[in-house]
Amino acid sequence: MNKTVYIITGPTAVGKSEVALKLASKLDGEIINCDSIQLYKYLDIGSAKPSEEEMKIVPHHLFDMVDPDFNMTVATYQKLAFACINNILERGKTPILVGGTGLYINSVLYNMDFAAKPDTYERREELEKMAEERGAEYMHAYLTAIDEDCASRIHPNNTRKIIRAIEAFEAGEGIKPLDNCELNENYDFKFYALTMDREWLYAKINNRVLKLVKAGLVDEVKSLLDMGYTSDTQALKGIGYKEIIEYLEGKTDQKTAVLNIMKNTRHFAKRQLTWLRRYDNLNWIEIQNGQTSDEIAEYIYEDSIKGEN
RNA sequence: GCCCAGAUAGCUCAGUAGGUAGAGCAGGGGACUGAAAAUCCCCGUGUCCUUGGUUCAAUUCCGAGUCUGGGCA
Repeated sequence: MNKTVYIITGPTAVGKSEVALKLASKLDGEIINCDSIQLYKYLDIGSAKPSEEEMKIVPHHLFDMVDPDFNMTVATYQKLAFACINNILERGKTPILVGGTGLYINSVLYNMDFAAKPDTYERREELEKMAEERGAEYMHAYLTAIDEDCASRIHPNNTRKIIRAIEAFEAGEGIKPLDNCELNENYDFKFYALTMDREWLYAKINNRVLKLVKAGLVDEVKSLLDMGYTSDTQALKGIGYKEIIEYLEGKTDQKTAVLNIMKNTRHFAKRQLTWLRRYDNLNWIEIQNGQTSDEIAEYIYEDSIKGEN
């Protein structure tokens, strides 16, 4: 059986979805979402989800999977993604994983083991309370006492990660370094990342934020709040949502909220690029000014089949 | 036209009792095994507006000029 799996990634707003759609048409492929926010229902505009029309062109999977208050994890994503990939391959089609959530991509590309039992949120709350009362240094010292090796890899200020490490230690094995993972050899990956000149990318980001606002982002957030979701809801901590909530709560004006979305999106794109630089098996595609998504898809198609008969 | 206050990093500003300067933001780089659109770390040379003067030494003090605010006419 053919085991080819395409992965199309890159920073937010670079144009992944469009290219993937074109590529899917050429390959008789099906698109699998690899974006942590697009997994959620009702978060359509702010997450820049493909439109209903686009989803009709080729099959789209793992969009609108869970309610906004669902506690999504990489482990859950990994399970969903493997099931989806296998199903597509069994039907003789080509899976195309599309998205910018680096850790999620990693969970498919590499053998990440999530077999250990998940921690409980009660314990997490306890640890968070402990961190608040005793401070970051104490938490790091505590982790050092129980799992020195792991503690040495986490910055003392990164309380969130320290708490996770304590949870993981208590659940069994503790957390292992990412770079220990072996490539997942169940599939033949064609791994591509789109990128472009930083200035253009940032201009594109700013532009897209404006478009999202015009498309009704504020109303989307309002309706989510009307449904009973709050700023504590995990999905609503995503970029574009948290800033609009601040505005709706009167903490900022709309203009500031929009500028904050732009800024946070730029920061995010930068972090995505940093993450992706870790992969030496990644094919970077530097998009040139004026290049169309068709051309890029064509390039990926040609590049990926060359050397094969 | 007159009076007052500014002019220092991409932006907003601090500072130097005269010995060529530093914060926040923006920007750049990095880390990452169950929240990842999360969380965390590191990175600051710039005609200190121009030009005279005083001085061993001026971004700093004094004078003049230019520009920008505010006030008075």
